[in-house]
Order: sequence, then C-alpha cells, then structure tokens
Amino acid sequence: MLNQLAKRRQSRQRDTVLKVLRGTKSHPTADWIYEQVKREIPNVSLGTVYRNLRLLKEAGEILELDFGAAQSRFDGNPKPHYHLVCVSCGSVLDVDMPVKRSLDEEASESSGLKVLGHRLEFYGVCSRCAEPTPPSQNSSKMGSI
Amino acid sequence: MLNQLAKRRQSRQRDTVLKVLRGTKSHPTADWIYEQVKREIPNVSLGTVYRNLRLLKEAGEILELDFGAAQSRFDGNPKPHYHLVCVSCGSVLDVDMPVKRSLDEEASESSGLKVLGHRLEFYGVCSRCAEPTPPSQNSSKMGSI
DNA sequence: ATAAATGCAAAACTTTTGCACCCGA
DNA sequence: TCGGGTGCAAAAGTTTTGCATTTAT
Repeated sequence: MLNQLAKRRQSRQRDTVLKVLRGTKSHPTADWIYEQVKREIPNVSLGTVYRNLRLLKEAGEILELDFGAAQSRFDGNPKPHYHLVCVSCGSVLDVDMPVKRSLDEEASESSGLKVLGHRLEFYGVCSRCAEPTPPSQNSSKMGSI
Repeated sequence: MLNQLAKRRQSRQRDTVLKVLRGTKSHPTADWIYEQVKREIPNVSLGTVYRNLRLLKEAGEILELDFGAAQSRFDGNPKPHYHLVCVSCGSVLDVDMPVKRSLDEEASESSGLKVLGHRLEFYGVCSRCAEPTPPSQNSSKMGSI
C-alpha cells in the first residue's frame, strides 16, 4: 500500500495503450483497446492491457468510467469533466460544461460530511440515435462508441 | 423488447427481496440481499435473487447503483436522489439535497442534445471513517454498508 | 390447466493473478 | 545484472441461463 509510485520502466505495450486512448474521443472498453493495441503488437496479451490500464489509472494518466454496463470504459483525458450516455445505443460523449464545485459544497452542507468531489453523468439521446431513421440499437459490439 | 410489463404473478421470493431492500437504509449488494432472504426462505437460490432484482428494477421499484466496485448495489428507494460514497470504507449514503433539473438544461445547451436526466455521486469521508481512530479499511465483506 | 417462477448447477463474462521468461535501464 | 514487464493460461468473482419441477392464478 505504500509507494504507489514504484519506479516504472518504459514499455512498448503501456506506451501503446496510452497512445490508443489518447488518440480517440471515444470511451472504449478494455477489449476494444486490446484489439487496437494488437494491430501494433500482434502478440500482446489481454492481461497486459488490463495491467497497464490499472497502472495508468493509478498514475492519474487516464480515467476509468463505470456506468451500468458490465465492462468498464476508459478515458484518455484525466481532467475532470462530465459525460453523457446515450440511452439508445450506449455511446458515451464528453459534455463541455464547467465542473461545478459548488455542488460539493452543497452536498457537504446537506450531509455534514467532508466532500472531496463528485461524478456527474447525463442520460440522453445522441445525435445519431435522434435521427429520423435511427440506426440499429446495438451496432456490432459497441466497444468503442 | 416489446411488453416490458408482462403479467407477473406474485411470488414469496420476490416479495421478500423487495421487503429486505425497503427495510434497510443501506445500499446492499445482491449477495447481502441473498443472505437476508435466506433467513426467511432458507432454500432460496442466488439466481432467483438476481432474477427478481432485475425484474424489480425493470418495474421501477428499485434502483441499481453502479460505482466502481465489482458488485452492483441496490436501492429500495426508486425516487431520484443523490449518493455519497465513502472513499475510505466504500459505504454508500443518501444525500438529502434537492435534485437539480437545471443541470440537465445546462448539459442540453452545452451538447445540443436531448438530455433526459442525470446521475450524481459525491465522494467523501463518512462519519465513521472521519473519527480520530478510523476503523479498518474493509470491515468484513462490506456487503451492506 | 397454463405459464410464470424457482432451485440447481453449469456457463458466460470481465478482470485478476501465478509463473517462467524477456527486456529495459 | 536486476527487477519490472510480458505472455500465457488458469483462477476468481459476479451475473446469467438452461432445464426440470413447483406454484400462483
């Protein structure tokens, strides 16, 4: 539990995981990331992807997002920001609105507890699903949307 | 995908699951609920508990909460409200502050999309963990906290 | 009588981990 | 060289599901 910042040496696998995540505006699952990394490193293992996602998260380089779905999604942008989840197709979008620290203060007053931060997710309908003829509910495996 | 409201007949198992959930202010895991239901119906199966949790959720009687943890937690109060997750011990508390629909409007303006609602969770330190000598990080299995 | 609900166990799925080998500093 | 990183496969843990049986209506 002590040194969370053990000395890490560089690895092609971890660099590639981070590059993939930084290179997409989507919020992909571990499995989708794995598929992308495999394009560059064909014999990479899924375990390695999971290990590096955990390390990158601990290092504060990426965020892990947990919505209702079975799998986690990851976000290459570690700055606090809000998300919108499409209730129709499950895609996840960034919402470009300022983070409201005042919510923390209000929650602190309501509960009498120390509040460190919050997570806010919106539920709505993405532009693709709002079209006249909406696409099929689940496009393929939806891993990257 | 059609009739989400198929005709359900009553069952002792489902009634008991709901009673257990309504009877606690905690936000328990499926496993903890299973243990409680077993006190009344010793040979109930875990699969039945999961099935009924899903049915009750679909019927809008309960909420499923998904925080980062491996297991889902359930909430017998289906009215929208906010939660606070203790970063020290993982317990989940209700936060008694009004739901802000104005956030949805703001998100809708920022994104240009139709926003139906939101989920807001606070992260902080519960009163037990804020004490001078905090309790051990993980008390037993933490299922009900 | 009819079909929903159950118990049981196997299966499905995501994520973690043990271990021998590899490789970056 | 030294210990962190990897690949592989097995394991762990939660949730779902197939099926024969039970049970509510």
